[in-house]
Amino acid sequence: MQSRTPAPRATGRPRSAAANAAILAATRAALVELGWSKLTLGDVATRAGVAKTTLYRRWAGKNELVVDAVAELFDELELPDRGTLAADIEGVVLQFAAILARPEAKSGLMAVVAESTRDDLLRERIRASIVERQKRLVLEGRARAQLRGELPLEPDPGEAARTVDLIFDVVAGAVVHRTLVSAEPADEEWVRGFTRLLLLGLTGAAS
Amino acid sequence: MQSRTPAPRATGRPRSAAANAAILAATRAALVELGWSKLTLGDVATRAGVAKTTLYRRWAGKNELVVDAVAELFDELELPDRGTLAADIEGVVLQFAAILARPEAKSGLMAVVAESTRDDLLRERIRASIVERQKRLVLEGRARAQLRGELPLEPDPGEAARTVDLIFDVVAGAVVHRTLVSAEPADEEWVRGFTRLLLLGLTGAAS
Amino acid sequence: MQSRTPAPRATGRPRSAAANAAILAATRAALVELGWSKLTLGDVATRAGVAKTTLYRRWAGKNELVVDAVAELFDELELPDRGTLAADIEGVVLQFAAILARPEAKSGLMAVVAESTRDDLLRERIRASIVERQKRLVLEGRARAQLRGELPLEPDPGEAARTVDLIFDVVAGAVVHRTLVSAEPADEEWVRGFTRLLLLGLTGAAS
Amino acid sequence: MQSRTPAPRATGRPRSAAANAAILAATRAALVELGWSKLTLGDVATRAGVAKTTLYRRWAGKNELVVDAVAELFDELELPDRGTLAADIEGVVLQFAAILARPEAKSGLMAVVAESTRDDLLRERIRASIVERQKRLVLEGRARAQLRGELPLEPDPGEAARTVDLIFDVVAGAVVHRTLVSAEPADEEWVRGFTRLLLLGLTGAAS
DNA sequence: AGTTAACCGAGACGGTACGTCAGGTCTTTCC
DNA sequence: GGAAAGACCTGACGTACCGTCTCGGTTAACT
Repeated sequence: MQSRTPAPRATGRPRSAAANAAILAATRAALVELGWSKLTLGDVATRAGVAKTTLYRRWAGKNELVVDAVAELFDELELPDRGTLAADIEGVVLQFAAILARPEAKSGLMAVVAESTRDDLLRERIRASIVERQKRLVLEGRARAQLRGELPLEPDPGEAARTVDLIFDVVAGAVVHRTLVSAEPADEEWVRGFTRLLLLGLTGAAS
Repeated sequence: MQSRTPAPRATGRPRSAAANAAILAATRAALVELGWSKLTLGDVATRAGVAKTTLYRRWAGKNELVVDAVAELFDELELPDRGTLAADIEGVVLQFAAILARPEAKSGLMAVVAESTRDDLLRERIRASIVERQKRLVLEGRARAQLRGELPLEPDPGEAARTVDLIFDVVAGAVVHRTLVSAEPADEEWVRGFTRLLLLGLTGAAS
Repeated sequence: MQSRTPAPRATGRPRSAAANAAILAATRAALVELGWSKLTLGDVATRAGVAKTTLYRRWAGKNELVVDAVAELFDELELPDRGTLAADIEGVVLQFAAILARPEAKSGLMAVVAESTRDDLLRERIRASIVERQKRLVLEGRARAQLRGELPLEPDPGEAARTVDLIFDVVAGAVVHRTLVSAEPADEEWVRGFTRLLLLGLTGAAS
Repeated sequence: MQSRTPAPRATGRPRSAAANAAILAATRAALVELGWSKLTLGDVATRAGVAKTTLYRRWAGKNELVVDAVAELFDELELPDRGTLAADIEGVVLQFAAILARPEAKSGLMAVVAESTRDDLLRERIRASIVERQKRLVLEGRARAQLRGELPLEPDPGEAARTVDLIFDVVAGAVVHRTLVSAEPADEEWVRGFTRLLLLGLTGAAS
């Protein structure tokens, strides 16, 4: 997950494994307290009980570090079988909203996305470690709904991929916009309304 | 639109009106060339042919300045009558996508949203000068569709307002996410697919 | 005493006479509170109840203003007849020391002298309004001592002038150095010792 | 000689020794070219090939820096045995006058003295590194004169110290006043006249 | 009694320097 | 050879004053 992974050496003192986790945790703690723009690498190093040099040896800069620190947050998303597609969607959207409500996610995620508009490597890093990584949820949910007969099978694989992408953008985008731009909570009522809209859009039949 | 608007005086040298426009234009130019994080107020001042102090006399900081500079971009959104609701939506979404594709919008918008997660005044400023300001498009489109009979009248005003907010979050969120996070172009094909989903979700009937 | 005295006009509003005094008094007050380096012309203008422009219309800058403000302090030096040359010297030296002990003199005098090392006009202004102006004390004291027969008449006028200059430099220099550089008080005991030295140097006979 | 001397550490990169000398030399060069009031720490840093932060790490500000830079100038004063007290005095006074004629001394010395009237630490720094440091010359000269029998032994040590202080104030004060305030050269003729006055004052007998 | 020219206050303006802070790099000693 | 420590260079920060300017408005002397 680090940005700088030189060929493993046989000689010299090995890198402390504990340091990596400490640095990422310290980064999240600093995001909570200070937000992205006031977070400094020197401060993160101090919190992690590590020298600044160690930090630079493992990450190229603030952006890469924050992407890794934030990406871990989304790995806790799960999609247990809640019986119906509507319940599955509502469940995962609420989970996603809960993560986005946490200050370390809020503050960090949008900032690195902003930075990524001018940095191709950073954009790719975000796509790989956040976006593509979480599309599994859409795939899993769709497969399960198809098994239940709630969604038809899509014979064209290209069209299927496009639909996954569209759904992902709609879901993630709506929640992010609601939470961060409109600055209103994505609470149960809102999630119900959104799910109804989405489901209707997907199936053409009222939930 | 400035952040610092003391009670208008009768005395003293009046503020240069030309300076405001020059500064906002310079800000957008700097966003294009440098992006948000490398944009410096000193550089903006130089580009605008203005002293740094003049800039600080009118805006509290980088964030407020960028909000004003970016907000102007969205004022060019229009909603001409394209005959059907589907066409109206496709048209405005494409327009919105076109603006978001411009580097000064990309780079600036997400950054100030990120900052706004830790700054209530900034969040309010964004809401007032961007979000609420552009909800006019949703209102106008809905009214027109109702006249055409494409959408039913909504008797409950609270529910109507909630629907407007939901639609705005879904539309804006999806386009932003597609463009900036997924980093794929919101081209005609994608917009068609998205509009179909949205319209179906709103009406329950295929477009 | 102002630095800018344009040719007097016949028409137009005349300059406020009260303003000059108010400005010089405000300058001294600011010197007491802030010292030379933290004194700002804007602050002096405010204290004097005057616009900054008014101040710049009359003085070229901080240095010229301070010279004028400080010069007035030394005009209160007097040389009453105390009966003997020794008493006259002791008296005036104590008076001089008392003025130099005041913070507005301390802080301002050395600063303008320092500035005058790089500004010929300023040096000339200091000479004219402070140095030459106070040499009257030496001249008066010598004349009185010669009348009393305590000092011989000096037939050579060039030599007489050189002696006046020398005495002035020795007296003023010693008191200034004692007060400001050595930072010890020029109290009665010190003044007695200094006067003994000076008088012996002038006459070759113990006082 | 620096103002900030934290307890020496064992760890971390040590401070560059070369930088100190380069900074003080650059300070003197800037004093010559610009004078005290136009000297900026940024410029000094540039001249010394050093970052501004390095400079601030070692000195508290402009005043402390200039005191150190100027103090070094006076260390070149010497008192070789010239045979008689009169010759010794003339020699050292001429040397002192020569240093004071140099622009870096002129411009800097008076300015820091002026500042010291409002800053106790700065005054103490000046006393320690300039005044007390150079009193050695008076002590040495007196001791030598007493050996030669030109001056009587002073049995009372308190009185002896007072006399040293007085002589120092008279000599330094007179030369400084002649050079900077009266703005006349302290040339050989003036020094002869001054020495005659001083010697006569000390011994009561013509030189 | 009007005219008129210079004054006055207020405060914005283009600048320059300030002293601080963060980003990254380099140099030292220790492990 | 990694790691902690901290000095280093770079460059931007936001502030304070500088001295100038542009306003609206005032004031006294000269018509």
